[in-house]
Amino acid sequence: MNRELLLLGLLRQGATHGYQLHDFIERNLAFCTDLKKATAYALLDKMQAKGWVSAEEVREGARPPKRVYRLTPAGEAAFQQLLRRSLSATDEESDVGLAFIDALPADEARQLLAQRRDALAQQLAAFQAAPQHQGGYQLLIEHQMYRLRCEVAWLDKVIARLRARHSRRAAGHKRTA
Amino acid sequence: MNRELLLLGLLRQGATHGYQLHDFIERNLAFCTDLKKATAYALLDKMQAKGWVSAEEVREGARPPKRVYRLTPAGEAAFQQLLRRSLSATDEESDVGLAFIDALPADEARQLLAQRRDALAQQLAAFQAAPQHQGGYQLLIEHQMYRLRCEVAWLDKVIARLRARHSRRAAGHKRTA
DNA sequence: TTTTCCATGTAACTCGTTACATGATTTC
DNA sequence: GAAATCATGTAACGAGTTACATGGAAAA
Repeated sequence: MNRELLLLGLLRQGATHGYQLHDFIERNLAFCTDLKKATAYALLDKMQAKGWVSAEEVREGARPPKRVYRLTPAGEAAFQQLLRRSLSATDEESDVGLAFIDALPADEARQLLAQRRDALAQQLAAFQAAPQHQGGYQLLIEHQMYRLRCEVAWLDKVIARLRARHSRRAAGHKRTA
Repeated sequence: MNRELLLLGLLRQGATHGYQLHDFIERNLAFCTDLKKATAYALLDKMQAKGWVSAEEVREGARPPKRVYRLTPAGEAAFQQLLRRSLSATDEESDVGLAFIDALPADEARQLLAQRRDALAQQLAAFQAAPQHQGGYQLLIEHQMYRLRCEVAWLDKVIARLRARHSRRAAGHKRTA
């Protein structure tokens, strides 16, 4: 799902072909995901079958022809939905959504991240309510709790930043009104 | 690999059957892994084929018989190897190893975690050296860097704790000597 | 008596990777 | 002339999940 979000998000910034998409991901996003060539091509095929992207055969000179994909309106709709889901989800893998957060109004982005934040805070509370274990198990749990605390703190920072941006914009509107 | 480590680690604390293993994992370790029944049974089969565990058919009363697995010496060796690899690895999934950290001498555990720590610190340094991106991409990168910093800090705490335990033990030895 | 628990397993499927094949073009 | 880059694709495989089948026992 997040791989699809990623491809849609990249295609949203301009039509390209599979090779370039894979190349970009490998060069710039290797730290958060890895998408092999075969997978990328297969995924683009699948997305075309779903009507999310349209393909156009382009040949330059005598080179092997490229299949240039571009987002369809249905693809944009799918992107929006996947993005919202990604931003509010708590699983590690759905971090890619952050790369496209600017595609949403700051206010909505803030709400979605707040959902994520609250879900994580709830997980943390569940741990705190549960009885202690011993030895290594306890260490594992402490690690998880530590991570949850960090994540909540980070989200709070980002949410505050989005709120500030929102109110700055509101102030700007007031001034220009 | 980590699933195997997990099963080996649990079997190390006493022979049991697949159902119980799956049940324990689902009840107590759902926050860090999920291992479906079918997967657990298949994995135990595979591990038996590798000679890591031996199986014994046990029937109590008229109940369906259980296949009770117990660790073999080869299984213990595999456990040790997987554990060391897990503790020094940086990928998210290899957190299970922490649950079995007590199986190693505190001194060695400390070294392995220090390896992990250094690898993460290096990843962080690579980010800091790289040029800034803009918008959402930068947010994604900042998130990753934040996580890396948290993780390094946590490992430093745990490492310090292990060092303290080690020197306490050394002091104890001196006193008793 | 119907549901839940104990206990194991199989078959079909999805997702993704690996390894390979193809072939032209640019770079060393 | 060899190697890397551009560009796409297929076939085989592996790991894991889903959904199902099978039964007896205990609990509601």
